[in-house]
Amino acid sequence: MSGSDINYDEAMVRWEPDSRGRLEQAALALFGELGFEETTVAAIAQRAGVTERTFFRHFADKREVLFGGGTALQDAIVGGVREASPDLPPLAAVAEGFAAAAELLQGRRQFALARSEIIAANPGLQERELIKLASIAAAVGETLRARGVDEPDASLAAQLGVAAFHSAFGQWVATADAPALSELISEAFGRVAALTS
Amino acid sequence: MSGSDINYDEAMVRWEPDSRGRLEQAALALFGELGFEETTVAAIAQRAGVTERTFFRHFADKREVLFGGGTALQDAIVGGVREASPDLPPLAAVAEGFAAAAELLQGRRQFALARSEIIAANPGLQERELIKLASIAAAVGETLRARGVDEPDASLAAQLGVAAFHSAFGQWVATADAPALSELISEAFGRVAALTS
DNA sequence: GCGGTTATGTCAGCCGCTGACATCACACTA
DNA sequence: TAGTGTGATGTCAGCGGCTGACATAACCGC
Repeated sequence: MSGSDINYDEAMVRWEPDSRGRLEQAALALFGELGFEETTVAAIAQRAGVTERTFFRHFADKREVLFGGGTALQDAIVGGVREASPDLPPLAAVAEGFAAAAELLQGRRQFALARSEIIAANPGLQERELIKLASIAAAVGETLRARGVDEPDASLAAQLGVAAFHSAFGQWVATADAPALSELISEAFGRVAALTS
Repeated sequence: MSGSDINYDEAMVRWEPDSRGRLEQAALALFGELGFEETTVAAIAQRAGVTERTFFRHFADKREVLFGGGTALQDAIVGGVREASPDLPPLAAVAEGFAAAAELLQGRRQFALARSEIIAANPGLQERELIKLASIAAAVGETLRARGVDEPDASLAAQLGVAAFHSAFGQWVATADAPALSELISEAFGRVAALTS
């Protein structure tokens, strides 16, 4: 139908589309320029061309704008653990889960680096990062329990996995010519095993 | 000397002593009665007989009133690790550190329980708890490095220790007739070892 | 006594965050 | 074509956490 070629002149639409995306962009830019603390939500909103109130409709709080895609990683890890071969011992299943997640991050080292620098510069953001890791550990523990692992072994294995992952991830973003993340992860699990022998 | 029996009438002193202690008490009580979110700093200050401003002179933020004694625990752990026999492998040294800390908590299970219930009921407080654990892990890692343990093993061993401690602590507060904390801790370290075999 | 120190009070104000209500393009239906 | 939602946004008032700046007065050492 010819109805689809209506001229959507700017004057016709009430608001620019994708205000959420614009808010994310504006926030990232301002955090980089001024720092997290020094950036007010009002300033983010203004740069995005919306109201402060609209910011809080899209993000639960100021920090959340940096942690929007956090669930995808957790889902990947949990999925990997769930689908690990049922006869694997707990920690091996956990290792498989994190290996699965590694592929999801592999191409995005540059982005991960920028983000982790902003986070490293602000204690409040580190808290949020830790919450995310704790949430991953809880979800992995839950998944292990569903595989028949009893407490407290399920939670402990999950925490060991998170520790290994965190260590590997830290190395990965810190070194420019780092090996593949999955390789670093499997190495970290190896080191955990070696530490307890 | 007779100078010590001066009558310190209330009217003589400008302020009641130990305002920090009164603030802690008032906060604990109000958090228990109303919950953390519903308790305002103004209310805490009023019950303690001081100004809101004074609260923030003693505690960096509202949550900190629950985490005041956190450094003592960390110091005990770090001290225990530092003074462990130098020829012990990393994880064994860490285990000794946490065993040292156990004694510090042993008599305070009731208090620890009340505190952990308040924390469990509020996400913001859980963040702070995680920060505390992360800070302990960082300090333990540092201590291991001073003992000659290289990265990333130092950080990994520290994280493993924190995971074991956290697991043991959780069991300890959760069960009324729990064994001694030190016993649970050594058991948790044993489970960590078993998981990696 | 005297001056510095220390703990507190007082006040103004920013900023994160929320609830309540108004607005108006758009989509859907009769 | 008119009427009727619906959903994303704006507007406004306000609370509560938190801070800086300055004043006050007991205490401590000299």
